[in-house]
Amino acid sequence: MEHRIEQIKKQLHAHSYKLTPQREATVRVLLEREEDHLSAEDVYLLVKEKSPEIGLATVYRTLELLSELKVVDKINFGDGVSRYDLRKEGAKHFHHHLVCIECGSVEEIVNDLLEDVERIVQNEWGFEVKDHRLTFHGICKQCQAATVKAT
Amino acid sequence: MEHRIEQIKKQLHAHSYKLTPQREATVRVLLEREEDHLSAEDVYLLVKEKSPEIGLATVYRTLELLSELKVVDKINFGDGVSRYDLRKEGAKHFHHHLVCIECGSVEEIVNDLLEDVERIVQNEWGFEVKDHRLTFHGICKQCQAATVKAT
DNA sequence: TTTTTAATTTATAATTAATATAATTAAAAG
DNA sequence: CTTTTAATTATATTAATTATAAATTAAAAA
Repeated sequence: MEHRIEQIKKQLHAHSYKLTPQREATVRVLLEREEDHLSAEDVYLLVKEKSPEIGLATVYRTLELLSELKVVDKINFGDGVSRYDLRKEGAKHFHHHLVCIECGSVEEIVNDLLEDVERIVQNEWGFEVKDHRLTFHGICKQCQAATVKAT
Repeated sequence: MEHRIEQIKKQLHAHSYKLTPQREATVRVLLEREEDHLSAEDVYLLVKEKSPEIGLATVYRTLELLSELKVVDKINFGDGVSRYDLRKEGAKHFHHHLVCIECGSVEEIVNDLLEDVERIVQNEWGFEVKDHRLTFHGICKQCQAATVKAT
């Protein structure tokens, strides 16, 4: 944890940004809830528990900044809010998501499944891929089991 | 065009919705601008040109409805607005997008490039895929050419 | 360490996208 | 033709996000 904070601090400094206590508190929340997909509001409430003086706008600005630095990725699952997802350490690409249309759960896929597809896009469309967003909508294992039981 | 309107009319009726003049005007705009990725506001302004009495809320409701019927897909490219993209006739899945981070252009890929990936997700994660969203971010052909020229 | 300075935060206010409400209108069914 | 139901309009409202100006502070320089 401390290691990653130190790392992010360096990234900030490299772009002549400061690591303020507010920013650090925000990053800590993101690290603690790495598996989740928090909205700005969610992050704000969690940061507030430990640093009650922080303002919502600061959290928004910090998340935007971290997004710029590619520390987090901003995603949108179709409800009205942006969510912020920490990149895995050293990951070149954004990871994928499985969104269950029954229960709303979000699972992550860290493996890069798109290497072949990106090659095709590159060669056949002449498009230089820098990053991707891939989300599958469907029914998760748990909900499938529940459906079978119910019948 | 008339054929597709007729088809959408049937779909509406099948769910006991009506094809009102406002809805038809909205669908016509979507058909005319099939290649574009219009926001609700965009659609509203275009519909207004021909049917000035229409209200913004009606356009929103219509788009929501069409989205429910899978006539259009609601997408979000990361700017704050939802965009509405007409499904290709009879397409089972949503098509893919190439978003250029230089010029902002959006290209469409109709081919389904994800068959293999979906099979993997199905088998290895036990997730029943119903639909997907795939967007590549990168540099389009035109911008690549422009960069080479500039150097 | 102290000073300096540019970056940052705070505390609003303002925007913008989207949705809800109540009254009115239009359409379909009997 | 009358009744019933669905849809639209014209607001008003909510919710998410961004902008602004004054006050504060982290970090580089003296």
